[in-house]
Amino acid sequence: MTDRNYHHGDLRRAALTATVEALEDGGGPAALSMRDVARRAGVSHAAFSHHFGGKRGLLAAVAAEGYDLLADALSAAGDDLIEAGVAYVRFAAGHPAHFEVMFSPELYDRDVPEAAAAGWRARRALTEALSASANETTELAAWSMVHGFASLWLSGSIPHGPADDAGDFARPVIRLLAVP
Amino acid sequence: MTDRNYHHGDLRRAALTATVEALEDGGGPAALSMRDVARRAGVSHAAFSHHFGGKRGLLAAVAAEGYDLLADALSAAGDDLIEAGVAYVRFAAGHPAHFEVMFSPELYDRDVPEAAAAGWRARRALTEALSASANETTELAAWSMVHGFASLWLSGSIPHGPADDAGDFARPVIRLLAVP
DNA sequence: CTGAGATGTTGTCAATGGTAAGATTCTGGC
DNA sequence: GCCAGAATCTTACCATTGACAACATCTCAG
Repeated sequence: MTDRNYHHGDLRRAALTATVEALEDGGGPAALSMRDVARRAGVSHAAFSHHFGGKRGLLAAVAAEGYDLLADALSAAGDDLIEAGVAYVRFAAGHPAHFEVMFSPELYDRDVPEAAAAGWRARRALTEALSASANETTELAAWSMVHGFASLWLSGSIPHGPADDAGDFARPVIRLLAVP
Repeated sequence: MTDRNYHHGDLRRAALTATVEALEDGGGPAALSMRDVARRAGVSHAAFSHHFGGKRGLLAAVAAEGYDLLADALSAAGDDLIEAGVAYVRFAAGHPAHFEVMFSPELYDRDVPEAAAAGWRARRALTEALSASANETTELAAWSMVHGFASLWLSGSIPHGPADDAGDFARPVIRLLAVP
């Protein structure tokens, strides 16, 4: 194991995993403690500063990872408008911590190259998935619809059981989008 | 002035105002400091515990106020689906701090009677505004659409200048909703 | 083998949220 | 008018946090 080494070996990955874990069972970014994350990862409280340059840097890395995951999910969904929307909602429901951090710009510096590049990738994947409807307004409408559903779902505003699939709930809703 | 009194007179109101002010120019709920809010309101940091029972209580009061404001805005917009949506977006853009707190359930206890009641009022106003389209799925679609637009607008994902009116930007988008 | 750089740790500091104990003001009954 | 009790606010203290600096350990090119 890597335990015996002074050097962790893959602290960056361990940090991201621990951060997401802490965010998900700890009550959101407001309650996130770097020292708690460090304990989860089994390192000292100051270890992250070196890799991420502070809390904001750590969250920027989480956001970047989230954008990458979202881009992958959208690409995998193909170019069907409905199913891309379903994939968007599923991503949010499956990665609530990433999703929340991604769209909380006050939590990290958006011009961190890593995060900015990943954000671009995701944005491009979204545009391509909606390429059938060339109209920009339509794209914004579709994005608003799925993003809103995802937000409401995550905030508990849409009643649902723990085993319910957000994507299935969202599909009939997304269908109410008037695509030209 | 009220400065000379030991008792503030209307600390509750002053606290809410100061909290919203701090949230809006301070960088979101994660960075909110009760001591900073107390300084803005000109009282000691422990004064709030008495009225709100801690940070969560303070944020619950902000959420309750937000729900009330939203309910008023929706009621004033009448029962036109489009204009109600525009009002929803305008509320979010005009009260970003309230909006963010309202839909961040991890920040406060939702069963605080004050907040729960106000939430109910807002929810009812929303349903009534959409009463023309009795369908529940349609209501959810409309809500998702405007909520998503508002979230994206606030997070800076929709490019806009500081003077741009979110409602006007949203109207053509909301029109793409297929109402029966 | 060696020293320079990368990786982690320990120690310290100011700031924060919570709580307890005390000070001040308000209120209602006489 | 007056005073006891309640409401309101302050001061004092504590554990925890994020940032930073100084130090320890490891890695690797030459």
